[in-house]
Amino acid sequence: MAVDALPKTYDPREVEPRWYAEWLRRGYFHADVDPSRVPYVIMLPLPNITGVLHIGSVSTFSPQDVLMRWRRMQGHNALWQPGTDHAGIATQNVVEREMAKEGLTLQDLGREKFLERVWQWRDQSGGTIDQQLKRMGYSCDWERYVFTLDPAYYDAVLEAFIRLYNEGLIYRGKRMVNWCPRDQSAISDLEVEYEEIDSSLWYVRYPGADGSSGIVIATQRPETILADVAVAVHPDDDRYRALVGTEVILPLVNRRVPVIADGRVDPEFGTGALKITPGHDYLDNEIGQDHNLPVLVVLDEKGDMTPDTGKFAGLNRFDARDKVAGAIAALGLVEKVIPYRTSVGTCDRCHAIIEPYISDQWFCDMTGMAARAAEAIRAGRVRFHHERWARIVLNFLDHIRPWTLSRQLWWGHRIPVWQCDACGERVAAKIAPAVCPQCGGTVLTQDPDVLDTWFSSAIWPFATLGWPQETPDLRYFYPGNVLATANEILFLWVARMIMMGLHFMDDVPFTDVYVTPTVLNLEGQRMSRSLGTGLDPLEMVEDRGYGADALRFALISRCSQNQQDFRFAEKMIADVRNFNTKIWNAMRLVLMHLDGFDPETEPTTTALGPADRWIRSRYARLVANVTGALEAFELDRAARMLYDFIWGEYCDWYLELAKVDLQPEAGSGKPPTKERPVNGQRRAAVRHTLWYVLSNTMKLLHPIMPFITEEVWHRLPHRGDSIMIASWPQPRPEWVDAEPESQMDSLIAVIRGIRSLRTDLGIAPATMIPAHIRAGTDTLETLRRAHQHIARLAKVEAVFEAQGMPRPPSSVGAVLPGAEVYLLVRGVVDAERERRRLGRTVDDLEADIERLGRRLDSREFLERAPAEVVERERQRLEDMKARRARLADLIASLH
RNA sequence: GGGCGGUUAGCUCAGCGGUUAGAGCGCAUGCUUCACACGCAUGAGGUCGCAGGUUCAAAUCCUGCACCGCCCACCA
Repeated sequence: MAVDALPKTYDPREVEPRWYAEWLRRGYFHADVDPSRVPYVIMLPLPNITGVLHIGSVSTFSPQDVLMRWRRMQGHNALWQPGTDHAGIATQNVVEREMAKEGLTLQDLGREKFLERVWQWRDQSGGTIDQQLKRMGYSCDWERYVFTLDPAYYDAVLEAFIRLYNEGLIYRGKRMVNWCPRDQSAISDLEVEYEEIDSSLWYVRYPGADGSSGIVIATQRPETILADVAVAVHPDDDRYRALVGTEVILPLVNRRVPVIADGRVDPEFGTGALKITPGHDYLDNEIGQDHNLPVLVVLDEKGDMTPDTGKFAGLNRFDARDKVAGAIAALGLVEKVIPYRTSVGTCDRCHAIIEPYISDQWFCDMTGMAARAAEAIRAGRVRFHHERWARIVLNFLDHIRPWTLSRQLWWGHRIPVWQCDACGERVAAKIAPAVCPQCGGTVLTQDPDVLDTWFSSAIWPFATLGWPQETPDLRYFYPGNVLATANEILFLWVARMIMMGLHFMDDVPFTDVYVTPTVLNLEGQRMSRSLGTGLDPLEMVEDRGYGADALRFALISRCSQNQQDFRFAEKMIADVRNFNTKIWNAMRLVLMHLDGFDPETEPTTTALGPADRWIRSRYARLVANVTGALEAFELDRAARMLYDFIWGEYCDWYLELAKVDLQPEAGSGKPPTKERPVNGQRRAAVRHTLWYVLSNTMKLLHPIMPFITEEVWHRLPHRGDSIMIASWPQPRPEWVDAEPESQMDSLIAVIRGIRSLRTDLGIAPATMIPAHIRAGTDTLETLRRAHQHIARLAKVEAVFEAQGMPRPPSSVGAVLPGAEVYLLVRGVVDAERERRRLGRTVDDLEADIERLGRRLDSREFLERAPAEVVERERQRLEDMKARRARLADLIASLH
């Protein structure tokens, strides 16, 4: 397509899906075992099948794709393992809700029919997130896609369970667990989210059994008074010392319970007297056990009052709270009720308030595995980025508690334990044992529960590679390299993968954990679909037309490791869209000058001008800096450096200067033609530089913005098939050159100085005016050679002169650091106005000279500061004084 | 109660011991300049949360405080 025919704006909606399909078709995402190459492995944090892409996923997945694409270009055998999680509770809830619309319950369908229905649901609606991941450009190896209920994966989960069971680490027990009355299942400690709510604190009097006034307790949960078995006070609490050992009477039930002493009671809280309800509270349960108290239960698995609670039977816990409190108040035993703000545990899936509930569950003892994982982290075998997260994970591991593994659900990996109907013996096995090994009984029943979804996720890094089989994949790709995630699943998932990896594979599953900050909206709220505070990524990418590249870049440029969250808004994506348009138009300009260009021809070094040498030097630094930033997991820095280089250096300056170099005659304003060529070698050098820097900058940018870089790269002359598999730019230390950099600094300063003067004087931007430019010998020579560039960029026709002469007649000037510029104005110079303008510069200068002078007068500074710092400051002071003197001359010449 | 992070221009963020504290957006002014108005040019805008300390030198290091946010913990 002719360059002129290319549109002025870039359309990501056309480009992005086209390239993704092409990459897929060419199999670029697939990784096979290849001992000749070094593997690089990232496990995609597996989305739920119920999931849809949200901004949080984009902000954690995008950095992973950056790392994958970068390492792939560096020649690593890069594997990004994708898949989805069956998401036990979440999925079962979705399908149950759907069934409820048809008036169906779990019991109506039965286990088998229900599971069929979930699979049906998965086939229809599961998987939408996969399409969304593809739309974002993620280079996952889709050929290796794993679902946690795939037969092979299912088998691995059972294998892990059975091994831990046989090692004695998994056990069954009746104890208090976090119970979700809505889901009617146990959940683990980590699945409880604490929320602040407004509640009340009831002060209730328990009369003494001997007719005395008894004791007043404070409680948030009057309904559990029916299950109280004691009142506890602190042993050193003088107020109650006499009551310990006596009995008090529970209101309503009129049961006599003892007053006991226990050090765990806080005398400062409430009345200092704690009612003990071992059936419905963790601390009470502990205290009850230690004092051999009975356990009474008044709430059932649905959170309703049990049948033996008389007139309260069947009430839900919240209604019961009011009714019980009311009934006690009617007896005159409620001393007072005060408003009370408290935190309650809620279910992270359905947000129902959790009940401490006693039931039979399966647990896993994590102490040994946690100690081993902690040791690995302390030894630096797993590094966290930012390292502060290591301490947080270590704190979790150092205080690890048993993991409640069983869930009273149907959707998930069913616990592979069989119990003999005859003798009660339990056997762990993948398939039903024919006979009981204990008594020979032939009727064995499988445990009805399924495993915590996170149990299956914990073995993801090796179960996806064929474990427990010793597959070539497993040998080659394990351990992996990086795990990138939001901080919210560090314990739920990351820590557990480290523990399981060490346990089953005898090695950590990855060496680096990259923790991405949380995305907030501008009000500082967590972005959430349910709260309506979110930003829908697909809407941004497709409907608003910003494209996946823009969203990726916008998020990556803000994922600094310094902070644990950052605020984000649509405008920030639009800004990157503008950057894309800038890149696109830079490409259009370059292409206009690349007719018949052969990228194989190396330019003659001597033909390179200062601008070419400058941009090559800047580019060489960029390669080193971007590569270094990626190595240090400073992706945000890499993004910002690329933005600044492309827009601020390559486009703003190099392209403008190159236009001049590619013109046949200064100021002719026409592109070069065959009839009017520029110097052949110069032209070749400039064209090569234009092409080389743009082409390779696209490579550096490709990991962050894969689509536009591929599109641009393809339109430029090149040899390769795709930028995706092009090699990462080679470092060019020999191009780093301070000389052209300093020359360009002078040139830019002069051009800016002239432009600023022009604006001050209100000279129309297009008007060409005469000017005098003065500088020291070297700088003057540089500027003189750039006279055509200055003419075009500053719109002046300049004469170049040595410094020191008086102000040219009828001119207005400025003294810049290192150069002076004078514009010749028609008519009379407004001396007063000029004095004021120059005076402002002098004032600023005076202040600096004053401050610097004081510093250089200080003996301590001269004696203690490093010599080069002192020397540099001296030089600065001299330069400023010289500049002040020139300004004074200039002002003096005005009259 | 313990821990972590933040507080720099109107907004979002860089800078984390040494020139005059930067960027993008927003704002003002001027430009339909032959890559780009999703643009170009010029400019205004900051006592770097507060109080101490260390240092020749502090936005940057230390201590304390104040807000904002997150995590952990069995205070009824």
